[in-house]
Amino acid sequence: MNYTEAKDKFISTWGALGTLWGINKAMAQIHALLWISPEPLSMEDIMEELHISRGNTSMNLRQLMDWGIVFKESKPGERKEYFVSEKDVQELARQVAKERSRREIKPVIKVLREVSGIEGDGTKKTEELIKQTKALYELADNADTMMNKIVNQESNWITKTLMKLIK
Amino acid sequence: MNYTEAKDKFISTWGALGTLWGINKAMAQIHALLWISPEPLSMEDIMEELHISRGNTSMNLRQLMDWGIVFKESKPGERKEYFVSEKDVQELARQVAKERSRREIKPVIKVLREVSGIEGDGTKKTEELIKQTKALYELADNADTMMNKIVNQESNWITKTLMKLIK
DNA sequence: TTAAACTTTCAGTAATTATTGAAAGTTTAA
DNA sequence: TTAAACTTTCAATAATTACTGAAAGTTTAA
Repeated sequence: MNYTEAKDKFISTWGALGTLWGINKAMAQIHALLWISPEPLSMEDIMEELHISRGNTSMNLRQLMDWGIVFKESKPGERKEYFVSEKDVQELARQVAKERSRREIKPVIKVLREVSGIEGDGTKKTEELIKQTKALYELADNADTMMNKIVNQESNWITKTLMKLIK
Repeated sequence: MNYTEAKDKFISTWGALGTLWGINKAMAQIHALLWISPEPLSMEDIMEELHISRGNTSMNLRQLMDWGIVFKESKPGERKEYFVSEKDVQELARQVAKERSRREIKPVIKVLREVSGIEGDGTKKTEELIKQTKALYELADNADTMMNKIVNQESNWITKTLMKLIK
């Protein structure tokens, strides 16, 4: 496998993984491209490499920036804007964990707390609803707390922790 | 909030979360419904409660069974089949982790190993590709190993581990 | 066996989500 | 200011994904 084959394989695999996890293909592929690029890339560069339109590129770059894993960069004397990805894998993991927690997990935890907190009325179905949503609430809340730990620790905490667990 | 409101809120929230994580709404909602149901439900019951078609119900029940989190149950003397969900939250988490690892993470790890294993040719871009995909490979491989740990431990391992980490 | 009771499959259709491309908007050099 | 160089927005459209419903398939009781 030569450079081009490896690059294409990585980009398309990353895109497919994204899709599986609810992230759109273009967004994941732009990230993949920037992740392995030693130089900042312009919108033109990205459009050309991935064969996607200007609008699509622009919208997905914005999303990646909203996620905090891609940044704008300007080269002195040039009008064009360039983009670079976060290059540290730990920081990438932290940022993704943090954003998914904030956008998706926290709101669900809130609902689970509300639902599991309703008053029992003595019926079996209400008891079951309370019991089962409470169990889910506790699981989600624990997982989320762990994520926040990860987010707020020094950068190689993940690896250290994983190592501890694996041993 | 009364029983019906709480139930509906839980089911629709669970469906929305599923969608966000690449799981279709009907599948997530059927799971939610079974999760809080004290009794096994028939296909009719599910169709009626969620207002979905027979075909849709059948296909998504199959998927839930493939994931190992919903089971068929027959009542003696009845022709109809009933369905129950795994009720233990630890077992649910284990099963979901196991399946996502097998279906999605493992294949990606394989590609990352292949891509990061290509031979360097002295160019900067090849060096960067190797370096960055190797970092991702290590992260994914660690995370997956942890998942497998979870899958193969006694049922309350997750909670214990999380507790250790949180303290 | 037969046929009733049930489940699965799948072609067609609907709903959702992603993408395009051109117009509108913004920035900057002169 | 102006206009060139660039980016963003968004209505239209394409692509993907989910859903329906009826036909085909399966199981079981008699």
